[in-house]
Amino acid sequence: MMKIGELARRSGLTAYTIRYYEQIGLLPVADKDASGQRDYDASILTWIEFLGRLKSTGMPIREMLRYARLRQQGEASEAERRLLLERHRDKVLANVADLQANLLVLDAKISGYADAEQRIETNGQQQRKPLRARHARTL
Amino acid sequence: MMKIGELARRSGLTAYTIRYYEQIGLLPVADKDASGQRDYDASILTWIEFLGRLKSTGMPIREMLRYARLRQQGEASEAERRLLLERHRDKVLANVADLQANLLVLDAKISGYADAEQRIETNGQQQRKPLRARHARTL
DNA sequence: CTAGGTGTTCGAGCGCACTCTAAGTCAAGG
DNA sequence: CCTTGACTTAGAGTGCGCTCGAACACCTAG
Repeated sequence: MMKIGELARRSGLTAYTIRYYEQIGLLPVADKDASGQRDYDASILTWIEFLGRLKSTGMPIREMLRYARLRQQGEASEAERRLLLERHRDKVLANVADLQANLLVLDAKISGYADAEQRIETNGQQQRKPLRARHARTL
Repeated sequence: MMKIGELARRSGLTAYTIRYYEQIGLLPVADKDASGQRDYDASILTWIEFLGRLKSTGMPIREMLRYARLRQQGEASEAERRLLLERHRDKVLANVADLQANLLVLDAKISGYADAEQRIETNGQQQRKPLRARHARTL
């Protein structure tokens, strides 16, 4: 129904990447048409999109692979899949918290530069020593 | 005052990484003692910590390098450094938003698995068709 | 019927950020 | 004096996730 080029366009992956994902087992081995070309059903897009979410939340390919293999084993693996996703979610939550903490520091530093500009704009002659000193220490 | 081993312990980087960072210009060329060994002042820790924040918020080394070089050029580069940090902060903010959106989807999926377990626990015989169907589609 | 476009396989190559090996120097303790 | 351990350099190797090249097959439009 859909060859690799169209799937590439629709999924945002390159054809190279799609073949690579099939090769390592992230995507199921595709059906081939009479002349040996991969032929995809639109439903694969849902799976690719989900893989994209795992990837963009920082899951390494090895772990996506674990998930993909569990999925192929059918319903019996649901509990394990759930566990895998829960653990991943917790890592992502921790990561977000970390990013937010670092953002605070970043903003503080940016404010420091903003203050420095203020001093230059409002004052061509004497520099206010205490602020300068604070800035130098922050650097 | 502090040799590379101690700096490694205190900064969390390995000695390998410290030399590598010096080599590429992320860390200033260290002073050497009489026998040619690197000798660090504790103040380097502040800089390394800041580099760590940039790194853990996803800044590539190339860009940290730009920042490091600007810093070495002194006060004149403050406006540009500020701009660099502001742009980076905006990327991090966007990234956090993205992660949070993906977390919502992840949680929804986890809930789906939890529902499936519920159905199994509370019901050995008949499976509620509509829920199953929804789950299958979600997969 | 032929040119262009899209597909195929296999294996090599790349960019990033380290990480380690080898061979050697040096200072301090037993 | 000699060993131990931390250091030095240059350069090779690693792991991840693609990305591409070469050589060839196939379908479609002009």
